[in-house]
Amino acid sequence: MHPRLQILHRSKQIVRTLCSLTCVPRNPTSEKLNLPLVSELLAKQRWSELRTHLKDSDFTSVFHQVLDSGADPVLILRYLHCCQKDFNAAHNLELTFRLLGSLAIAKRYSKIRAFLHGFVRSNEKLSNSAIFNSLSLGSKHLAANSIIVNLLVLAYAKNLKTHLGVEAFQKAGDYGFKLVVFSCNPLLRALVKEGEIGNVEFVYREMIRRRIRPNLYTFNMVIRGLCKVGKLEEAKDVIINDMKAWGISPNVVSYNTLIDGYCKLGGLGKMYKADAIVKEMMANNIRPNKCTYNILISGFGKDENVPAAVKVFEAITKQDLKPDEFTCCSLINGLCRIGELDKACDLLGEMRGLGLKPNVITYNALINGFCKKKMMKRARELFDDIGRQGLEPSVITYNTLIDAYSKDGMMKEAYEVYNSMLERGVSPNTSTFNCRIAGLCRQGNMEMAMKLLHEMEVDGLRADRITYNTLIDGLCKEGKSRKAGTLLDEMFKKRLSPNHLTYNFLMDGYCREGNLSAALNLRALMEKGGKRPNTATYNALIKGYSKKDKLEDANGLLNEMLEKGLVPNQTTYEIVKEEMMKKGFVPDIDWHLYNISSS
DNA sequence: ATAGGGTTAG
Repeated sequence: MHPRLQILHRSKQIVRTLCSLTCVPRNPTSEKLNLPLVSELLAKQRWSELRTHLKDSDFTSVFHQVLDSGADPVLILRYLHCCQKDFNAAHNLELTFRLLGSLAIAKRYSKIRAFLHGFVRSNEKLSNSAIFNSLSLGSKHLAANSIIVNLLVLAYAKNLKTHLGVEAFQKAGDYGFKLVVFSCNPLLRALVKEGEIGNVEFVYREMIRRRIRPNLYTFNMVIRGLCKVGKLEEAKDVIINDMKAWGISPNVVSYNTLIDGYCKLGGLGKMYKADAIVKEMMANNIRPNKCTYNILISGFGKDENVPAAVKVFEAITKQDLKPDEFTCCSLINGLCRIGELDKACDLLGEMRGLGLKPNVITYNALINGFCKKKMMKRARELFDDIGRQGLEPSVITYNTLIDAYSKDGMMKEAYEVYNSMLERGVSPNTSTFNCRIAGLCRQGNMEMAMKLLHEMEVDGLRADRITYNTLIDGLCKEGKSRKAGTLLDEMFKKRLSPNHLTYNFLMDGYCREGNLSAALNLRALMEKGGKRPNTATYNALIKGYSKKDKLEDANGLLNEMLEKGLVPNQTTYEIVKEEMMKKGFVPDIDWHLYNISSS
């Protein structure tokens, strides 16, 4: 038969079948399809005919029967995509996962992957319980189901649905599905990116418990996660103990990550510690690369140790490596921090000679330098240069300017910059609002500052700890510590964990207003929250007690603070002098003991 | 099919 005739013949057949179907008394569950025909139409991918053919049938019943028929799952999937409006994966979960199971058995993994990607993206409300339930009901094929679960975790990770990803990871263990490193690593990556380091540690521990073999990438991501929250000793332990135990050698990335951790959160003498890691890495026969040097330059720059940064810069050239955009940017930033703005500008000019093109980040560092010196005209000129260089200002460029204007009390200018970023289609972020809020707090305009807290949430931005700290401090400085206290409650409700600054701002507010009982309650609360009172906490309390003429109590606090090994700062001495000595009270302190323990 | 470096806000 001629192909054309064949088609015609088949079309007639379809019409006939269609009639017979519609003539049958309607009973969806017992509805029988002309399965051979459906299969053939599927196989020939004649979608529109198939759709016409099945139009009046109960969709779920068709889906069911087609699956049972053993038709090619790829074709079924394609058909489902054709009739998207009838096919709602969420409503036919069990069948959907049976189909995915068939795809897994047929090794059509990329099809499952693509499907699940869209699935987790579009089904906002879908629960993992429902998914795992359907999965285990639909098929008992453990290997196939494991593959699906791996790809589900991967889909969550890729879509940054970290909460659901961790939950699926957990359920996979409960149901006995085997996960592999190829889906765990992307999950770790997403968790590190989102700053959910508690979950990074959880997933890592679980991987080891479930004998999912971590690879070099796994370790490097865990190191990064730990460094991000300042758990530097733990990060180091991963290199020294865990990796060795698994027979995996750390590479230059492992060490660079750790070095960067020390540069950013290493505390006092951090650059010495960073330097020690470099030596350790070299002792293990791993040569530092350009990235290592860039990390160090950035670290020294932030430490305002430009001579050391320059030394590293020179080391790069000596090793026949070329400085790159990162190198120059970090050095420019360092120069800006110590106020060497002309030298920073010179280096910007020299970049072109090195064949390097400055980018927005480089400009941001420079603009920030001028802003911090309140040289707003020069900052504006650089801002205009960005456009002339064919670059676009970033949200950080705008934030830097908004912050500088607000701090200078130039609220009108700050607002104009804010408007211009909106006009240029750059979306404000949480920091943008934090800068604006800080400016208003500084002006004592707490009403407007609180309004912005609301406004940012209307804009879909989440207030973070900095937002709340700024507002709490602002309210306390205006004598509104009770209101500030309600913001602390709000933080807990939003699962934002307060830090030392949060407690200390509020503590200072209560003490200023003479509300010592509130201050003491807060101290108890902060200790309950795992935050030990620090020097600033004691400063607030000592000042509070002194102001109420409870000088003996203040003296007791002073001694308590020293006994705990806390180091008094300039503020402490001023409080002692202004609030205690001026009233004729001489603190009774074992200074000698203190001097020994602090030296 | 995955890891490291540059800029802002309390």
